[in-house]
Amino acid sequence: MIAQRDQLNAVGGHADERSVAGTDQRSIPEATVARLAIYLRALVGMGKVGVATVSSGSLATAAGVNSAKLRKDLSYLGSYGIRGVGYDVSLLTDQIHKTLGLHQNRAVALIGLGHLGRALAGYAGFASRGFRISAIVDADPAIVGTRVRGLPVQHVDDLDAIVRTENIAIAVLTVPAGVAQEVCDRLVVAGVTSILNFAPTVLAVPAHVDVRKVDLAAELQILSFHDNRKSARADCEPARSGSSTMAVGP
Amino acid sequence: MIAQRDQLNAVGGHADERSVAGTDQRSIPEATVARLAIYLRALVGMGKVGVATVSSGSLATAAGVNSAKLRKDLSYLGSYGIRGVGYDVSLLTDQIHKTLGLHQNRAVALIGLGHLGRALAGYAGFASRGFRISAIVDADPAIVGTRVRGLPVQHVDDLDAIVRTENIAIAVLTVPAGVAQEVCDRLVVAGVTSILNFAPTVLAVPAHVDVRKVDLAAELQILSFHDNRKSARADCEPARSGSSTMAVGP
DNA sequence: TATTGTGAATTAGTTCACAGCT
DNA sequence: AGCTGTGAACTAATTCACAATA
Repeated sequence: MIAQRDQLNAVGGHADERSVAGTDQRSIPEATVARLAIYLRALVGMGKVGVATVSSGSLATAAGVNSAKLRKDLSYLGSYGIRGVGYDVSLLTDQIHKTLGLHQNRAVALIGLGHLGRALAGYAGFASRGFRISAIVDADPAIVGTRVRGLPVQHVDDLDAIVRTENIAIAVLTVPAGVAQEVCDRLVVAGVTSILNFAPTVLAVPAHVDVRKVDLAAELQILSFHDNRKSARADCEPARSGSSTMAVGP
Repeated sequence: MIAQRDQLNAVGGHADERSVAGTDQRSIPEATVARLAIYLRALVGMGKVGVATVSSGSLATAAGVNSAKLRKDLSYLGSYGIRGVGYDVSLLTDQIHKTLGLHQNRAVALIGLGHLGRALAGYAGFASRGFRISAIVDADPAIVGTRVRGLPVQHVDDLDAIVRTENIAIAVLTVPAGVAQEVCDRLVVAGVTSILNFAPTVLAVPAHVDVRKVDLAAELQILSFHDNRKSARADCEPARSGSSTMAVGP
């Protein structure tokens, strides 16, 4: 039974939460946080289409999880559903938005303007999802000074000043693996505490810095493992007939 | 204590493993599979630099995990270490390589030649990591027929034939969200059972198809959540001094 | 002696199943 | 009647800590 796998992120640190005044955020499990982003996308889509209310069942289907998990996840935010009815799409959207801290419209710096960097620079989803590219940085003198999407490409040597003046919250790293650690160190010194790393390297960072990694090769290898297992399995079984059922939750 | 988080994937199905003749692969936990790819990268790097033997401690540091986890992970592959000494780099590399099914040099199809698709087409890591781009597909008549990296861009309408003749094992989807499900359906009909989805949509697939998703916006939103929590925390605490310790494992 | 391999203990995450509302 | 919210049960993953051993 090899179904669509949900890709959640196991926990790292974050054990020591405290209820903090203002936005109430006591210990939302890491796995739940990762799914909130998915729920948010589904909700925004529904809102655009004019759906006003949604049940845990249909939102769960849209998000590719089962409804018990969805309800448990939402329960960490508080009690925003109406029994017998469902969830108000716009209210729930706002709550998740707030919980993820997206009201802040965080400034993002894009470091490294290779093919991937350019692709990300052109990604329309930044603005619509609560982020704003505020700086683009590279080391190549040939492109420093040119403009990409209205922003001047700045030199990596000026990183410190850029981070401070633009108040960069998140850095997206698309530099070659060989220089990733060095650039990361500069970012950390400049005060960046959240990094999304596309370089195929493990970054060493101080404990207060958060790194997430996107790793194409690793994803393919994980698929390869399961593919391999599937074909090994197929060798011992009668040929599969065409009876395939759509399954999102188990 | 907000440290570098490891990004492992929680399990979906795959509960019903069976020991299969040949490559021995009984029930490796999902979280472990995801890390094997990281260990492999670290090992390959060490091999290139001429390291012959490595202890669980140093490999763990290189991979950004703690050594107990690393040893437990490797123990699922079998017993390839030497007590008091460590692991033979080349032997362990081969074992992980085999476990991940990378000896097969799987054929990958790239579907969608936007900015991201082009960036991925140019990614050198495919070949060196056990994959080979065998087909590039798009729907835009203006680019169908042109060549990218030596490969002709083919039309999405021919997907069925392409998948069969090239024996495509894995499809990498970088098409617009609006058409992702439709293209996915065609892939499934053509017989693809592993999909790496970069489109910001949840794909519905039959149970035997494996989908992994890479989601830029979600990653940023998760970082945003923690960033938000950090700043809320900082409001109630004395300013942090400069004493930052590098922490990879706890 | 140094390091692996692993049962046992712990912690996190998921699912069940039903009480409690609307 | 229908759907949420959630304790309780279960399953997966991590960490501990130490016996085994080259």
